[in-house]
Amino acid sequence: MLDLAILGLLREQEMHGYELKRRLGDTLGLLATVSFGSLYPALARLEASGAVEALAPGAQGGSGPPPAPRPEAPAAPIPMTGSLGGERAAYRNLGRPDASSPSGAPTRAPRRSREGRTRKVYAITPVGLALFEALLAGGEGPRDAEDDRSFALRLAFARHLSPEARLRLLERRRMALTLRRERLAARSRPPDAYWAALVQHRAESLEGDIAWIERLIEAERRRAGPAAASHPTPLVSLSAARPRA
Amino acid sequence: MLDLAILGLLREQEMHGYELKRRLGDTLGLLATVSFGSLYPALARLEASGAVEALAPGAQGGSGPPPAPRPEAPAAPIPMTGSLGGERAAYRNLGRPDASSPSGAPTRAPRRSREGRTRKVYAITPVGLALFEALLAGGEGPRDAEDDRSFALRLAFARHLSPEARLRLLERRRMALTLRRERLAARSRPPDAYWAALVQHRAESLEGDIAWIERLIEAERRRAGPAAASHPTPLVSLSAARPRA
DNA sequence: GCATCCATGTAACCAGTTACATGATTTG
DNA sequence: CAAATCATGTAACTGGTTACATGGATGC
Repeated sequence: MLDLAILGLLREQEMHGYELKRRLGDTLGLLATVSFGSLYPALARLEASGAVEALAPGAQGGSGPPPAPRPEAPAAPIPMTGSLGGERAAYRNLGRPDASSPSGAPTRAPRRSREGRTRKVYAITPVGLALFEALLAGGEGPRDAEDDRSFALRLAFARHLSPEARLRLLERRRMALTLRRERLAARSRPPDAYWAALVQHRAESLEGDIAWIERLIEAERRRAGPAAASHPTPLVSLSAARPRA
Repeated sequence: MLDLAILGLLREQEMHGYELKRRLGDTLGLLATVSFGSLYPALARLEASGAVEALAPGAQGGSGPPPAPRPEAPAAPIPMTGSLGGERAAYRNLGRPDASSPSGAPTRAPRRSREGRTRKVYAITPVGLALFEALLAGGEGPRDAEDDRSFALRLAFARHLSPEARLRLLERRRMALTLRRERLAARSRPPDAYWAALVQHRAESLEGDIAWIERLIEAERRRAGPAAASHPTPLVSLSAARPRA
């Protein structure tokens, strides 16, 4: 989950951990409460697995147009000596003087003049890009359809999915929600007014969610092919997502 | 969280773990997915801390009125030898016709005859009742207001709260939600249609949640004291909303 | 030169998960 | 008696949390 979010954000824009956290809570409403204690280890993990790399200071892209993730993983500018700690110390000391232009960034971004602090600016690598795709598409487990946050995160990055995968995601979500509705309906009556209010409100927002999902599915079908939307599509891909009894 | 739910259910009705899980998913919509792997350890923990006790077979209350938790927590019927595995084997062998009879009535043993398996029927103790109250009222941490499940669980058991604590719970929840709304509004515009749809839908259901909470608060105030509900009470007036004011 | 924000990180913990192991009881 | 279901439990792991430690940069 967190990995997916990190990769998704880094995919758009290279940045350092601190800002990553800000964006996580800010642009993404979910994961609003993610803490440094989980973010930094996650980044370290991703870096260790090669999905992400720490950039040399000065090579930063700034807040310009979508940077179109680089086709190649630029080799680390620091020669690999085998001593990781030493390497990190080395590149930490880089980037003293004001390097490149701010390119007219009115954003709240850290000033260019003294931007070279001790921060580590991360960028996604091709490996990370592949991992991102895999994580994004790979939520096929029964749990992923059930988990609201997992779905929301995937939808937020849905533009990176193929139309089929996108539709599959929505369909699977709808199935999970309708199943939840059934279970809600089959429930014995609540013991008091508070409980009842809770159950009823949950039922109502569930209806809202389902209606919303169905609008999305409809829109998606129209987009995919107007012919496909006219009749109840068989959707071969959906058969894979059938409820495992 | 799980402890609170267990105690809340056991408070109404003594039952064994397996059924507890069923109820957790069934009557309580939240915690629907709780697994045995967390339920049984939780029960064991609660039993070890004296919040819950395993009943002697035949002493079961059935589906009658609230069972009025028994005053004493009986000691473990199996002598502690230091060999855990041995103990476990020992009490697993109980319930057989020729089992070595421990002194006094075995409090935990499989039931015989019709519905009797090897189940352990649990009941809440006075200690557990106190723990329940504490857990229910004690969600004062900033995180508890933020967490949806925590709030929902507390509301489900809200009838066991004092009117003041109940109102406080609702107010705190409203504060958390309005704060969430503010953050949502201050967010930069989403990069594509999917993300936008997600954010908008979240905003809408958030509005619904807030409106709902405010209806609950209003109802609660009316219940507490009609005089307090007539004018727009300031936030401070949680105490002013009490019946007498 | 000291407080404060920015920034990274570690350690201990916590609440839950899946997968597995075991056994009792019922039923075909 | 074999299979299914009921029932309890353990072990290893996951994905986060809080609290803490460190240190550079900035502002007053």
